[in-house]
Amino acid sequence: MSGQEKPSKEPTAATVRKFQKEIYSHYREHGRILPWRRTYDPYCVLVSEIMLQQTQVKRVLEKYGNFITQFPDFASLAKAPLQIILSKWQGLGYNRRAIALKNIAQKVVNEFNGTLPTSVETLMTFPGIGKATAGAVAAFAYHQPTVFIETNIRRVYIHQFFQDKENITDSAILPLVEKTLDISNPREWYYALMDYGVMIKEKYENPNKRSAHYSKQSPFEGSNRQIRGMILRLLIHESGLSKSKIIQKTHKDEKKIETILVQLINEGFIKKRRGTFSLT
DNA sequence: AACCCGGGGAC
DNA sequence: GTCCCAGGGTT
Repeated sequence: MSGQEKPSKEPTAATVRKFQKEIYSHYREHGRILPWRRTYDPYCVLVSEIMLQQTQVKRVLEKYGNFITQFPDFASLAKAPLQIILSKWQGLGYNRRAIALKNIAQKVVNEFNGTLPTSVETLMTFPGIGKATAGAVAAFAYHQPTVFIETNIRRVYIHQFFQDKENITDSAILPLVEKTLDISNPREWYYALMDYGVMIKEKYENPNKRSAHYSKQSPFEGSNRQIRGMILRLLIHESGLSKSKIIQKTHKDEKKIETILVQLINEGFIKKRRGTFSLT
């Protein structure tokens, strides 16, 4: 049976030390230098983490600096018009994240006196911040020895501790993340771990295919979210477009456009006024 | 658990 | 064409 979800071997203390040593060794040789690793500013760390959700480092690199320059802190982001924020977000995808980020900024300013909370539990009460992002922000900005999993970390542990296993759940991985965590320097440790995960991706068949949570996403071409992207792009560049204008510019089915416009209104992207649509 | 959300680079 | 990226939210 290969539905087993326990590690091949319970790691001994010696195994843990050896594992840590290898991760750090790789990090010293091949660690990535990234702009958001040069700062402890909770705002900058948060922006980077939200941008990095399901988005490759290389693409975030193209947007991060410009975004931080435009909106250097919570206060400036909180009061910025969505149209401006989305225009800076263009190309990153998952545009909801831009709204979430603005809402986070407003909540920090209005309810937390302008300071991002430090605890994982409180961070998770913010829109767009789940376990992974909360754990990462707490570790990177506040040096907290948090325990969390994201795709690079998952890959490392499956590769190292679940050889020949399948259907590996995150709940089976989590205790190993906790046991192997370098509590003296969680920030560097997680940087190193993630960089090691990148190496494994390049060198081996993706171990995450053996994760119980692995799934392929639906095709983008011809999808709803492709049309959403088109509509938002139109409205970023020109506000006050009628439905018929949007249909004409996208060449898409009227029914689909209608459905998506309703979705976008409900999600807080756009509003309808006198028959035309604009960003909120 | 299954599905939705963007866009693009690497292959 | 396929895969998948420092995930989160809703149903």
